[in-house]
Amino acid sequence: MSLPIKNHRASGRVTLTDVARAAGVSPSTVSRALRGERAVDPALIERVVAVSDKLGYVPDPAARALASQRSNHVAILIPLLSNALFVDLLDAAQKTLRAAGYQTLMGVTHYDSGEEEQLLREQLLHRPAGLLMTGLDQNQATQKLMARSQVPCVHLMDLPASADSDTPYCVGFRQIEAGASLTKMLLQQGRRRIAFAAAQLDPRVMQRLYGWRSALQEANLYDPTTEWLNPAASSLALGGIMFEQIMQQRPAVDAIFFCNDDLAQGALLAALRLGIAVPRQVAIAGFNDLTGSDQMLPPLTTVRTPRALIGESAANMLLTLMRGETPARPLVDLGFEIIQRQST
Amino acid sequence: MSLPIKNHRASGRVTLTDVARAAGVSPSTVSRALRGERAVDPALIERVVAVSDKLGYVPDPAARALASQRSNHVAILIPLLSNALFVDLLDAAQKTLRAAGYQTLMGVTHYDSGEEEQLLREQLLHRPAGLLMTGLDQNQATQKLMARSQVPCVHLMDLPASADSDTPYCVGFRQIEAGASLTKMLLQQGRRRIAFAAAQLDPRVMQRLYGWRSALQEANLYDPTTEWLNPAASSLALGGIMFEQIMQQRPAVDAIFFCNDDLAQGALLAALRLGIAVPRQVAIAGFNDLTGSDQMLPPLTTVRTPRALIGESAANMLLTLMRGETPARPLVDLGFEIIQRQST
DNA sequence: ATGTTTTCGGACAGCGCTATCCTAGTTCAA
DNA sequence: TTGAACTAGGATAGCGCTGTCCGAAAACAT
Repeated sequence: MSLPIKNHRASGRVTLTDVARAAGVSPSTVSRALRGERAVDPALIERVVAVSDKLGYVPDPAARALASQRSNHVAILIPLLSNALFVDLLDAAQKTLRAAGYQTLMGVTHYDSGEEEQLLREQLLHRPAGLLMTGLDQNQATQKLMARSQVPCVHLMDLPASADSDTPYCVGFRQIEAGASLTKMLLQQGRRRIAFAAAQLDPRVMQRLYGWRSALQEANLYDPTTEWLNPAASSLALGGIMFEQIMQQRPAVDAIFFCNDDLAQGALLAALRLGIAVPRQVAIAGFNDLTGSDQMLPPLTTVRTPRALIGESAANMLLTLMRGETPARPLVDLGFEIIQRQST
Repeated sequence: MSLPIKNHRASGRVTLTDVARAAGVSPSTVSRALRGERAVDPALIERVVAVSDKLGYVPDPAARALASQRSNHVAILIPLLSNALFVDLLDAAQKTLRAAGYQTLMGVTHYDSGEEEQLLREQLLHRPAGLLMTGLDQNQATQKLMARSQVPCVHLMDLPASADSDTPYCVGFRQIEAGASLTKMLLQQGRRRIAFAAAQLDPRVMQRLYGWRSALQEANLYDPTTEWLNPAASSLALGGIMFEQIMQQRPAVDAIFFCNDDLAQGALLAALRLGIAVPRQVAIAGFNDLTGSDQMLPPLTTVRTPRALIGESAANMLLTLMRGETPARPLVDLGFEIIQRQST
């Protein structure tokens, strides 16, 4: 019954052509006026914008992606959603990118380089305008994919040891320095037998370990038997268990540096349960300054890491790259801050 | 110098046409064979699949979206990324949807219905294949957008009070029952002056409040002055502050029901600091069974909510809807479980 | 006054698919 | 046997944009 009327498209969408017709110009002109591409007569721009606003025109991302070979997606790959650290990163990046008109496509790698590769492959199909990757430890295939795709990329959290000619873009801080720095502070406070306890041994955790090692070696106090490395996922419960183990097997330890606050929080609670005095008998320090650390009993000494700032800065650097510009510096070190509380 | 050779596209992408040519069939046939649309000779399907695998053909999502008016995106709107509850929901949904070949597009509403509307508007531009919304409290404009878009949608966490003819699809549990249930348990344990403390007063928190109220009213023990409602964001620190306030202003209170575990955890830590005996002087209960609650001192009594399961089930229901099928029931009640620990 | 460059708008051909229509071949009932 | 009803493949026309090419007019140089 209903004859298909030419102007009445099935989608009901207002198209660029509709705007062009209504404004009395060609589609090309509308496209250029709206995107600010090439020079267009200011009067025309004004007219086109007015008409497009009146009609409620919104460009179709799929059509745009198909024609230009570039979407308004930005892919972000993070290891886990169960670690607040990465969620903070994601949240900040997402907020910044959205404000600039980009859609965030999240991928969770579960610390599996194969899954990371697969995820990247899938995301690349959407021809993302940019890429945000956690860390610098991508496998060969993933690196090749990134290189071939030509999609601008910024790495989060880690900084390479040395900056050579083709350093990737990175926003983060020096984990190794943070590890060393916290250890030195413990040494300064008179602690001599400082254990290191870690779970979820990702590259960043290992860097902190190296920092701890070097600080102790420098002080001639390094004891390899006080490294407690557990590949399991980090959690409060595990922190408690590790704490109990350490106190049992190395009662002489006078400080423990936990690689993450959740472990340290678990340790503090275990200490409370076991009646072990913190910091009198043993000092406890964590890493990342997660929520709750300041509420602990005693409040937890930790390293505050600028993760929201990292997410935001990385997003901004990516925006710069996506505009085709070159960031001032490829490496941005956002530093860290030792938060001294009563657990040490 | 380099003449554009016909077969050598700029994008370097293997297209459906390439596969068609190599398999000696028309593009239509390849499209149908690969998607299982309509009847295609099994022998042909096999040949097409073989060729497409050999060439490494992967369909272009943008082209697909443009031609079919449907993308492989699923939009999910959650209030916050800073509450582990929603992150768990997101994680589970995302995992399930990805396994089925869908990309998850996340949006964070910050409990702002205007922002929710704006986000939905943006997501709808991508012609998502499905929609996952937290709660049932969308504003008028948002509801209209959803209805007009015709995109299948499943709501998370909440269930409507009554199921009428056009009930939306929902996966969750009855918050009001959970609130009442926990309160009744406290009553059974002999508590008589049970306060309710809440922050971030979203619709679900209010439901728990109503549950608490009705249980106390039923027992003739309802005292409106023991409702402590704080619109600020939920956090451990706030829980501690609220606990201190309550104990100061209503020392006779013998139990506190916190609307969320982070508040309750903060309260437990504050009790430890203040030397208030839990549960002897006052019982403390939380909600959601977040990480750490079992590690507290004493371990926290709480209501375990099946959030990962909700995310997964909702995603599966959405997959059903996106296949054009009708789910067995529009409302899925996944229940809750009271976890009794030593804080009560 | 003439040639040369620049500016800015339009025409047009895709991007890589899907959906619709069409047709030749086949099956089946009467 | 004949025509109707179905089957399975191909041809074709977009989906809604962008990028490239083109040319008229304007600006500039000589």
